[in-house]
Amino acid sequence: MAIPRAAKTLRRTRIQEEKEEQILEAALDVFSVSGFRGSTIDQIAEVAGMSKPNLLYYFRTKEAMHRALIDRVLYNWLEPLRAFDAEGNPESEIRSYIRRKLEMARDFPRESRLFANEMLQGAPHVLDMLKGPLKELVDEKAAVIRTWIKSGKIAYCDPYHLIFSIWSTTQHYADFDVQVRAVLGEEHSGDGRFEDAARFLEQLFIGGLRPDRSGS
Amino acid sequence: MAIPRAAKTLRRTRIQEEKEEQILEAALDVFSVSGFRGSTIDQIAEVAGMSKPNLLYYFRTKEAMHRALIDRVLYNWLEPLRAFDAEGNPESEIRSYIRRKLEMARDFPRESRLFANEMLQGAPHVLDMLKGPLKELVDEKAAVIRTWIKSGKIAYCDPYHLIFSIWSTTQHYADFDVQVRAVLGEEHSGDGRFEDAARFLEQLFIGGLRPDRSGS
DNA sequence: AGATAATTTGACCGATTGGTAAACATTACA
DNA sequence: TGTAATGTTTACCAATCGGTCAAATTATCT
Repeated sequence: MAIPRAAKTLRRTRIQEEKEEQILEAALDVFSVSGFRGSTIDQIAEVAGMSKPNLLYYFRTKEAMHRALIDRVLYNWLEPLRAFDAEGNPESEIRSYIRRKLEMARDFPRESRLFANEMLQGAPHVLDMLKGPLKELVDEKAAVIRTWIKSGKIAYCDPYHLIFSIWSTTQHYADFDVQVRAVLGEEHSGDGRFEDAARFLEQLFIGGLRPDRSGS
Repeated sequence: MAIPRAAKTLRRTRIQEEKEEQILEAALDVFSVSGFRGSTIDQIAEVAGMSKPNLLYYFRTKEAMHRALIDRVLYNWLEPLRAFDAEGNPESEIRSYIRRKLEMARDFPRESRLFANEMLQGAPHVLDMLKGPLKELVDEKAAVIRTWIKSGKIAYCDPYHLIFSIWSTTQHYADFDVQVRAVLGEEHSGDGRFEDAARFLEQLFIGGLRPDRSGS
């Protein structure tokens, strides 16, 4: 007789680790494209190469699968912002934050789209995290930016909207990838577009935040 | 006997106009949140306040409803970019383009999310439009921006990524509204945040594109 | 090897899905 | 006002949905 699923977390088998990994990988494929409501367990089972009841042996419900996936993805997703350092000089900090976020958009586009899907639906599964830990982290980094402003290292600006604009411009290359490719055409759709984007965004943000003669 | 639906477009009744309007309004509500796959005809019927077979009297399939909705929304959605004028001076053109796009994010957030959902899913219903009319329009405006660069009115930059960054920063306030509200907190979630965003984005883009001493 | 625990699957369930058929109700127009 | 076209609803369909169950299979450990 199989162990009740509640006890599974006590001792994890090799097979459990592998299969749960395999399932979440497939779930990321599916959820990131169709969102929670639009995805089906059968789709995920097919991508994972296992039967539907087998998925449900490891995750009791579709909700549980989605929650596990979000949990695993979220921590890494905020890593670049956490690395945002008060000690470094503003220009290089902003530059490397843009770089890091662009690298994530390039290397983990499914994670970005999973998150975007969740936002579009009103964040039903992560609203508490947005209002809690995320807000606290952003508040902290906004305070750092404000010290840079007060010491005259960068132009006066709203630090929250600065962070929003770095998020949106970088994630755009993951979430709207299909549009970017269509507009740039086949010839400019290679990985080179990320280097072009990085150059442009660095110029935009460094120039736009230059302390002297900035703003209207 | 009811007229076959193919003939309906020949002469449109008052009731047809009203009901189709009513249905597309409800469809926008539902599709913009859950995407195509995640939305059901029953949901739309409930929002529209009519029975499911009644919806299907006006639109034969869920696909037809979605297509009609996209068609109606797309033209207006590109209006701000179309208004982008080569004659005006760069600073005021960019300024007013940002303004217009932000106003659309504020006044038509569902339209923005409908479009975002479509992009996340790989644009299955609008890919041809992206590669055709949209690309042509963007190519045209990119050429305008390039003349500004060559005449030294704005700094050298990639015009495509400039357009992408205006799209992403402005649409962010519609698509990620729930995140913006959560991070800013209840006190700053009023309509004032759009004015703050406008001020910040104008400063960012005007400063970032200033011709002298720009770039790294 | 044998026993026991862990894993996998086929068959199945009730609910929901997109969509249909036909009866019924309403409107527009002569 | 009559009647034909238009509009609406009830009842229903096959397919798919999330999820269960028991039987069959495989891994683990002594």
